[in-house]
Order: sequence, then structure tokens, then C-alpha cells
Amino acid sequence: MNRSIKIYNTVSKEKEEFKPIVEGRVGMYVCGPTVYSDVHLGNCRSFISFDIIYRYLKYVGFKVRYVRNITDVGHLEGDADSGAEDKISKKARLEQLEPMEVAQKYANGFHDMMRTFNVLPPSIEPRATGHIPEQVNMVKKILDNGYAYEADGSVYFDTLKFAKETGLYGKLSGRVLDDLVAESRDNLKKQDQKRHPSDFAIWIKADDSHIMKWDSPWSLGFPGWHLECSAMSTKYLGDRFDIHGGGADLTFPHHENEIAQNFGACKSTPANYWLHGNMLLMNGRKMAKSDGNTITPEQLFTGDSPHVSKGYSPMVVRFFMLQSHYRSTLDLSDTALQAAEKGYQRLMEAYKNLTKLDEAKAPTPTDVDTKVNQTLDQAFNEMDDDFNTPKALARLFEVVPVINSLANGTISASEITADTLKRLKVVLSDFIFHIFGLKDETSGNDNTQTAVLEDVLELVLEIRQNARTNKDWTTSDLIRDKLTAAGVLVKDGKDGASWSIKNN
RNA sequence: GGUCGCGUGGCCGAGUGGUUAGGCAGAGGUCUGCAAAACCUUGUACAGCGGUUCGAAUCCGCUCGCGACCUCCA
Repeated sequence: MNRSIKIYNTVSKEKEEFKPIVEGRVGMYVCGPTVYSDVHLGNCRSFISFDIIYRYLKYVGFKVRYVRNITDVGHLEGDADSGAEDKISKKARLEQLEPMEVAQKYANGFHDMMRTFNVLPPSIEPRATGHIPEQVNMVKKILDNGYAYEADGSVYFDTLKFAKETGLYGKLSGRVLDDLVAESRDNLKKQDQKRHPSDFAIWIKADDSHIMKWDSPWSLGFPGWHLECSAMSTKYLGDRFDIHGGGADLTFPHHENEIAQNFGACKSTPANYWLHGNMLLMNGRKMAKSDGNTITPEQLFTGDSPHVSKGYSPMVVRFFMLQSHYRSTLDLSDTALQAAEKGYQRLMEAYKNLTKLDEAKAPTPTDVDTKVNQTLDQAFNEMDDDFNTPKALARLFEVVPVINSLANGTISASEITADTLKRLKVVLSDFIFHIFGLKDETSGNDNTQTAVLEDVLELVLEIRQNARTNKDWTTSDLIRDKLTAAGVLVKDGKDGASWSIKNN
């Protein structure tokens, strides 16, 4: 590991050189999903962004402990008229299921979707319900340290005291306490129990209708809205760790409160670098079920939605997301996805062409060598600069014409050295599959079947070639047209025909 | 209302004080029996108005438009 990586830190609002607390190791915590409904496409973008960050840090040689939680308890339903209510519990009553059954169902769905998008599993995936003692303990510590107070069985974090003593509250999200006072809604639950409007609950006394509740020194209840992340990050990564990530919408209040809680319990802020992924928009607006401006991942794959003209495969969607920077909003649209699909196919096609290249005869480095090596170096430099996937991707595309030219003879094998060709193969493969986490969807999963298919197609193309030699255009065109209809693209080149499977 | 961010060519989307982003689409060419694919060449740009500067799409101000957060939310 001798690369210098720069990361944009939300706390400082600028790019900083990444220096891990322990040389060669990275502790990274990312806020995972709340499993009370199906994963939202925007969630997927966020987890894909951090997947690439995780992959890149590992790729450059760090030993990374990546913790991504599952929240299966705790969050309040803000607009519920029956008062404080746990999301999971509410859903459970509606569906007549055990709360944990609901959580498990959606957790499974979440995992399936992550696998579909080729997102690597984290090193540790702790669940909030599995860490109630840790959370109770944290509340105790915060109370002991004087940063919280109890009121009628619930415990509240004292933001005013924390802000006055440290000046830290609001720093991450750029807020000042006076604004928070002005902003606070007067219809917040249990408002009267709080000393200050911006104080927030870290333990909530449950009413009778509440299903998920645990014993604690203060009441039979459940942990506060943001406590699980503080408790679990501390347990698995320590009081201080390197990277904390999440969606931009978590900056306030979730992460702000996490910082407060961690400080309240451990007397130190938890993470050195706070990273925030930006929102996924659709047709220029935030996705929202209320106005129909939304699409599920499944609808995107199948094309069963008025927002798309056809289905797009998971890897096309992943590629689409790679084309923008994680800190920018990304606007999903049908035309943008079509463009991404073409681009994805072009990249994968070039990679396949590359794997077939084995001739490199230049004795000494040529202009082609220089161009290729510089471009590959640049691609890594782009990733070093706050994980700039769109720029790195652009560099990869600059090398595509070189590959295709070598494949079709426009550039001869004598114009590239074996060393460069080898490096090109390794680096391109690393980037596409290991760093960007793309998969080749065109090749079958079953190796035997794939091999059979390849042999059969070779035969068919040989027959067609014979027909062409005999100027039997009827037969040759028939073969080509039927194969096209079957989804196999025939590509005539100088050294005979080759084929590839078309998506859709 | 408060806080923050954005506005780039037909579309998506990077980026920077003076030098090519990239993808998709378009145009011309090479190759081909025809076509496709591939390759080569290529046009269109930085919301508007002021200011700073030798020079700004890039910095500053204002205007307009859009978005996010402030409430569970990636």
C-alpha cells in the first residue's frame, strides 16, 4: 500500500488525505437498511457506492473491517396518531406476523438484492435487536457522563449541554443550535418531557400496544432512533475508527446524533472521515411513492413500469451508477439507462476481445505502450481522488479503441510489448470485476453449457463461412438472420466471423 | 421560513482559472457480397446579468430555475 488516497470529509467539507488510525488497516461503518419494507433503489445506489469504496480500499492493500448494520428495531413512526410506535411492530400487526419474521423477510430480500447487484457482504453485519444490552449500556454511560436525563421512563440526550461544552453538535451538518430550536416542530411527541426541543430520545418507554420491547433500568421499552449505530460501531470498531458512511439524508439528524451519543458515552467523536453518498433522482425529482415518481429494482429489471421502455439488467444499472460520482445526485431516466447499456456492452465486448489477444511482438516500448500505461496509471489516480469512478471509467474507455484495434489488426502486434499487453489484461480485469464489481452477464453461468454453446456456434459459423465462400448468400444470410433473431450477434471480421450474445 | 447543494453540448455525466473528459445519439470515411460489428475523423457547451483577472464555463455578487435536508428515509 503506497498510494495516497484523498477522501472528501463531510466534517471539514474538503478533501483530505486518508490516514488510517492503524497503519494498513481500515475500520469502516456504513448505516445499513431498516428492514420494514423492500429495499428502495436509492438504498441500492448508496450501498453500491460504498461497495466500490470497500473494494478499492481492499484492492490497494488495506485490511478492511467493514461493518454494515441491519436495523430491525427502534425507529419511531413520526406521523403515527397512536403515538410512539416501532415501525417493525406496526407492520407486524398489519400482516399478522411476528416482528422478527417481518424483519427476517425484508432482510432476506435485502441480501438477495445486494447479491443481484454484486455488492460484497460486509465483514460484520450486526442487527440492532442482537445488541440491546450494548445499547442499554451505552445509555447508562451517557447518563453517567451527564449528557442525558431520564423523564418518566424515557431517557433523552441533552443536546444543549453537549453543544455548550464541546461545540460539536451541528458541526457535521452545518447547523447551529439556535436554528435547531427555531426549526423544531411543536408537534413532536413527548415534547413536554424534553428540556430542549432538539434533545432526542435514546431510550423510549413503550406503551401497551408496543410489541418489541425490552427490560431496562428505566422502563420496559426500546432504544432510541439512532442509538444502534453508535452502540454497534463502538462494539466492533472501537471508540474511534476511520470511516463512517451513509446516505446524505442521514447527515442530520441521524449522524449528528450518533456523534453526540458516541461522545456522550466515550468522550470522543467516533469517526475520522464522514462520507455521504448523494441521492438518486428519477426524471429530475426525488423518488417518492406519493406522486408515482418511483420504481423498484425489480420493475427496473423487468421493465414493468411506465418509467422505462424495457428492462435493464442489474449490471447495466450498476454501470449506470458508476458513471456518476457518489457525491453527486444521479438522475435515472430511460434514455440514460439505454446509453449505459450500450456503454456497458461495449466495455465488456472490449474486455472479451482483450482476453483473446496473445500476440505482442514489440521488442521495446512503443507509443502504444506509453499511451496504454499512462491511461491505466491515470485510472488509478482517479480512484485515489475521492473514488472518482466516472473519471476512472472514462480512462478505461480510452483504452477500448486500442484493444479493438489490436483485435482487428488496425494496430499490429508488433506495436505493443508483451509486458504492456499483460498489464492491460490484468488491470482491466481488476478494474471491471474487482474494483467496479461488474459481472459479465452475457456468458452463461453453467460452464458445460457455455462450452457446448461455443462449440455449436463455431460449427454454425463454419457452415456459414463455407456458404459465403461459395457465394451462397441466401444460406449465409439465413444463418445470420436466424442467429440474430435468437439473440446471437454475428460479427464478420478480417479473420472470419465471431459472435456475441446480445442483451434483449 | 432556515441550512446546504446544483444549473455543462440532442441526452446522461466528469472537470478545471488559459491545454481532449467519457458514454449514448448525429455526420463523414475505412472494411464488407450486402449489412452489422469494429476502426478512423468530426460538429454542437458551460442558466442569465454584472464584477475580479492579461485571461472564467471554472473565483465573487445578484437574478432566475431546480433539488436535498430541517420529519422515518441511502
